[in-house]
Amino acid sequence: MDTTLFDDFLELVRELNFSRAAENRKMTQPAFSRRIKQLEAAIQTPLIQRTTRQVTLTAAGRAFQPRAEAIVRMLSEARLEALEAAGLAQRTLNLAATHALSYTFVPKWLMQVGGPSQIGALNMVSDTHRQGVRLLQNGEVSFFICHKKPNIAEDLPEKQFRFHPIGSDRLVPLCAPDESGRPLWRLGSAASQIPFIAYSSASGLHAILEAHGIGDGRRGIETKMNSVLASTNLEMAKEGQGVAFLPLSLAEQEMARGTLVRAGDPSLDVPVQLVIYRPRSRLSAHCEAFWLKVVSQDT
Amino acid sequence: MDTTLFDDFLELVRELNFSRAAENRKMTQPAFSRRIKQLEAAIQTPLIQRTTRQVTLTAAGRAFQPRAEAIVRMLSEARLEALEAAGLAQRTLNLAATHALSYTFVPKWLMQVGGPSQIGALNMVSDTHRQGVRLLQNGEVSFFICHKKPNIAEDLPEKQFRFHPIGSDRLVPLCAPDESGRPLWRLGSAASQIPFIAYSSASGLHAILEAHGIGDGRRGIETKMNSVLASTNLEMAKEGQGVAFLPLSLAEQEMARGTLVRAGDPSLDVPVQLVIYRPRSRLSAHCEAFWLKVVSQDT
DNA sequence: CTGAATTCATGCGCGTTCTGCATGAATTAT
DNA sequence: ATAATTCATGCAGAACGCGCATGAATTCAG
Repeated sequence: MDTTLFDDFLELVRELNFSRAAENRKMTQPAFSRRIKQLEAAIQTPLIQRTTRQVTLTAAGRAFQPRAEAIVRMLSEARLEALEAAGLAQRTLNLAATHALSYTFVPKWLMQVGGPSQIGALNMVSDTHRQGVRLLQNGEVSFFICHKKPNIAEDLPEKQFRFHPIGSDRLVPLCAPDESGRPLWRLGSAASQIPFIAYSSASGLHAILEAHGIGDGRRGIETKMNSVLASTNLEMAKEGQGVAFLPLSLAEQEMARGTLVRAGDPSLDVPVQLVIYRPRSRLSAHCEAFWLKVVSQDT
Repeated sequence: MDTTLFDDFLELVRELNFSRAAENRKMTQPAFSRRIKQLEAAIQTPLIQRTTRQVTLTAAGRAFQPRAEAIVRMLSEARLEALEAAGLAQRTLNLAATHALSYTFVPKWLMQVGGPSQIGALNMVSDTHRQGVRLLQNGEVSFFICHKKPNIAEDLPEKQFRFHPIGSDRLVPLCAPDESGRPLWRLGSAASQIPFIAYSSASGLHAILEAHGIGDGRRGIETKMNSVLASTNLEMAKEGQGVAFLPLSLAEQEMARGTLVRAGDPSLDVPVQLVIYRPRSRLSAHCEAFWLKVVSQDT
């Protein structure tokens, strides 16, 4: 049985669509279809319910999914472990961070934890929240730094991953000022439609704002555009396109400069945690050393 | 990458010999050799030190081994989990026991734990200690029942497996009686060579006796034959071939009948625990229910 | 010191398996 | 009713892996 069958399966679980999954796995759809069949043959039970228009997991598939994720991660870790032992020890720390944090917060924070000299080579990948989750699950990175709203449903199963708070942030409604320095719009004012600059759904901030009741459907608010990149939204807001909820960490310079001003009073702010995730399973010595530094840090 | 490459690797680790490992894996040696190379290519570092006459693990190989074991077990568990969820739930309890225990002790004990009606179908495989360890490691069985001498080095890593005591036994030196009912030989008597019926090295009892100082090299004792099967040794002893250390659980009927008698006083007995091993990782609901019964049992 | 034996690696031919392309079947949307 | 989407199947070419035969290196015996 080919180990990449697990990757195929997990991709299919994400997409619930053979054609798209096949494309993501860089295969033709027939080949992909047969590979899923092959996996099912190996497991000796169907994992997928195929009804032409609706692809769903069977009970067996649902049971199998978390195991498959664990196996994929374990495969990756086993390889890294061996490489490290071989001395080819890429002393590289692989970590993912969401776009919003990788620009400003993460670099600063890494210096606090201990300069790069102590960390060794750093391989940081900046991507969406969704991708970061995936990278961590696949074992392609050892850590993932992102925003987290307390008590929101987790994307990462508690049983396999743990997190540690490393800071806090606020999502602040901001927009460009008019000539007199006052906000172009003001949330809560019963005025006309307010153009809203949102996050697209792959973004973690999207989920957080949704959970906070600040989503598309809100009255008096019209989503004007959305982007995965908080910094793109920041630029749009600066140009007077509308109101955006932006992380304070990202926007505080602009606020100080006066190029962005509050479009609502602080009671509307959304407090969020900044956290770092890791797998519960044992990582390489190098990564564990880093984690020790992280948790001994007082934030 | 083929998952059976892990099985190949682990077999090679056990044998440290390509030819024998290839045979065990039912392949020709060249094919096996290439498969190990393929694995090393996938991991991207050599795992094996080949010096024609001496096969050893590299540092990477040593680091890789426990991971490989975990992966193999997890693969097996993932499949069983899916099957159970599919309702094909072979409500079968897969357990291994050493030959010595599977005849007499295990059946009795299972009835104590709760009759087969409560356990469901039972699939017990009786084999050597070494094989039992392997079956458990590979996830082919969920439990393994064997003898255990307290404080002896474990074959099963504490980190991945736990055990629970389920009884105790003694290894008693026994032989056939002469016409007057007295033992043909007597350990400790400074008489001539005593023929000894030993266990071959695949047996767990072999290791226990070795650890107790009752091995080949002992003065006044000449190993006459050895077998993996305690019951074979029992038969040999009954036929007057020599002295054997036999589990009380196996031999007590013969002792009561007088067909076997002590060849040494009780101070020579070797006390052993009877234990059941299980993986620390979560098993199927069915197996966990069984485990609960096991640990709640007072022995 | 020499020849036999053991053990792992390599070359070659063959069969199996997998992929991509083209196409079919089933369902949904317009 | 027709078009579009989506998964399954038939077929041909390519790639991969196995067994067999053989080679190279080391060990052991006399």
